[in-house]
Amino acid sequence: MKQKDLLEKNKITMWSEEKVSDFRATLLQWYDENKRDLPWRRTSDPYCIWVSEIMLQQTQVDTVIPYYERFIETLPTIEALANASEATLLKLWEGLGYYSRVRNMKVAANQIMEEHQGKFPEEHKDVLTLKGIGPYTAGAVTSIAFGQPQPAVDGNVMRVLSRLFEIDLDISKASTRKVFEEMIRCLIDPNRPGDFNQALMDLGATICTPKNYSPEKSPVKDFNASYLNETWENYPVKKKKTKVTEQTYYTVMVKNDLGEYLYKKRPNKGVLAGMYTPLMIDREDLNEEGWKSFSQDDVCDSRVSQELELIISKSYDLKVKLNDQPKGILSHVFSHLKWELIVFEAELLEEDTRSSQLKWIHADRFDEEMFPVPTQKVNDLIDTLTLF
DNA sequence: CATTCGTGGTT
DNA sequence: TAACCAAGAAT
Repeated sequence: MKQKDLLEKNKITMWSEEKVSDFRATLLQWYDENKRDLPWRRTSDPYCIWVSEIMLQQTQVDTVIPYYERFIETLPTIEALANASEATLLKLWEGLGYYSRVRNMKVAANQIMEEHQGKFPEEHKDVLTLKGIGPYTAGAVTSIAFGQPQPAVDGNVMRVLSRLFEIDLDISKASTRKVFEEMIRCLIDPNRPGDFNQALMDLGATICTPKNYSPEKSPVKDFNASYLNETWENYPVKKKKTKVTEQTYYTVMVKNDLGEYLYKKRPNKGVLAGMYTPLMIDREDLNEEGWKSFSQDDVCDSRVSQELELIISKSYDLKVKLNDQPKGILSHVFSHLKWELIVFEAELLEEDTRSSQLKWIHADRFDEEMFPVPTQKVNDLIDTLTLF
């Protein structure tokens, strides 16, 4: 009823029962013969399925595998996760990105300990209340681990269905997901819901791809309206993203006479929340007239390093001596912004009252610390140049 | 609903 | 190279 309304409203005609049944059989047979052998497909433990689904959010399978193996080995149970320190969790997640994912998992693990006696909840509505679990992940875990006929609509599924049914809705809009969920409720195989959802995702990841798509190679090409009508190049409909904003920072690696480097903890909200970077001074914060319009060739101007020393003195109560020349310029691209880091090395002359946000770390201990990739890049730059 | 959250890979 | 993409959720 509500189901039909949503599909009707968007002028989507669902297949006949017979065709749906035929589709399920064709798709699942292809899946049985071609599915990838992935670590999280060798278990039915909802905890493991959960971990894998969180890691796989906006992240490629090949990237996830080693992280998944190490995470499950280190923290084999929900209880272990609930009792783990944030430092342990962040080190396990280092390099994966979207670090709120692992912080949210710890919150959710505590929810499960307190509200479900440490056992992963089976009710879909209960799963949805867990921190970090949204419509996709709730559907994925309940269908894969518990065999419930719940839709798990991700980017793959939307792309596949867009092409199969010639859907003109913009898949970048949040409201569109609900339409695809109603379609999946009609299509999903009630006997093998987890496999059905994963089959659609595998199809999207390996054959029904965003680029280099050859619809004639699809096991379900006979069901594909956009293939049969030769309109497949039009799908999916997806609005283009606005381009990233660029920010330039003077990045200062301060070294003390013990050979330690200085790092500053970032605010607990925003980009790289609560993580450590070298001192970073926004280029826009340098006052001198005209400097903002300097080209990158001019960053070596000695007036720059002098003003940086002044800013560091005022902001952190540190007296430092900068090199006149930067060690190098690094670039790091995030999903919605881009950092240009002009990296200077500095020597500590005097440290008065130390801010609690500052931390000295020796290069010999870098592998024990959790650093976001931009910090790793700076470390590598300094490390490399120190060898000579 | 639009934006904000990393990072690595491809084209 | 710049743009796009990858098993999304929180705000």
